[in-house]
Amino acid sequence: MPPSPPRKIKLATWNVNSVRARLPNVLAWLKEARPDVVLLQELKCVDDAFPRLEIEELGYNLASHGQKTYNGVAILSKSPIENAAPGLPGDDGDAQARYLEATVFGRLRVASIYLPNGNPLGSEKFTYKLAWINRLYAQIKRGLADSEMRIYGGDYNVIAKDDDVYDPRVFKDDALLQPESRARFRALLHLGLTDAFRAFNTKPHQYSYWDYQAGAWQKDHGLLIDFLLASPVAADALVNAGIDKGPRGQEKASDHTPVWCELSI
DNA sequence: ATGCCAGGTAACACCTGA
Repeated sequence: MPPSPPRKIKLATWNVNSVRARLPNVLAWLKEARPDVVLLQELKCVDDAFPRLEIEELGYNLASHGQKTYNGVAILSKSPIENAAPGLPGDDGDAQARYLEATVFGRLRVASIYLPNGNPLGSEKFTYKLAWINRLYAQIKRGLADSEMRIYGGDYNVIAKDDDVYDPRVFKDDALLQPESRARFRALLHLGLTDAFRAFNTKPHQYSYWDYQAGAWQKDHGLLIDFLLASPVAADALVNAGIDKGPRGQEKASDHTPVWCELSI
């Protein structure tokens, strides 16, 4: 079969903080922004409880890797979804649903990632975070070996640079800003990944998350912690990227807002 | 030093989040 002609697709990542609580917001944004592929995080429900009919009605196929109460990741696509694979190798005994990858549009391999928060410092949660990034590193390294077009998108829970937070001093003792977290995030990039948003937007202090508390949204006290990381072939296909702040200003908003990119694949 | 706000669960308090 001859290869199909190139087409432009829009891909986004969005931590929705409960897909059931956020369903009206998600449906409204899908209708307005019309992304072709969406990586969701923090579903906070099992697969059987995912509101799939409402999303399928908008023309999306769905693959989900859910969990009761916490975590949970999904991939929506206007194309068929092939070879969905939940979990990271080395997940043995780890019940936390934080990783799902699949092929969309017959030629783009995408992963929806919900990296552990890791707070507080000194706890098992921080150790788990670092170990989890190490497993992600191994997975990406294997993936990049075959020159496929790949996007690793999601909530990375790392403040990579001081310019990616309204005041780095506030996060001095936070797991998101620790040198160990940052070094591991940089190591992912050093495998050869391109930050899609930063390929088109170099201005400092652009955010994807604003806390619900203390008027953070109104004061623009945000963090940039959601990323679309592109393999070399996918980076070559990028035509644009941005952050859609609209959903964060809506009623009953998630504390994260979508980060998107367009690719000519 | 702590809570602020929000969601889920289970029970009307507590855990998690970042």
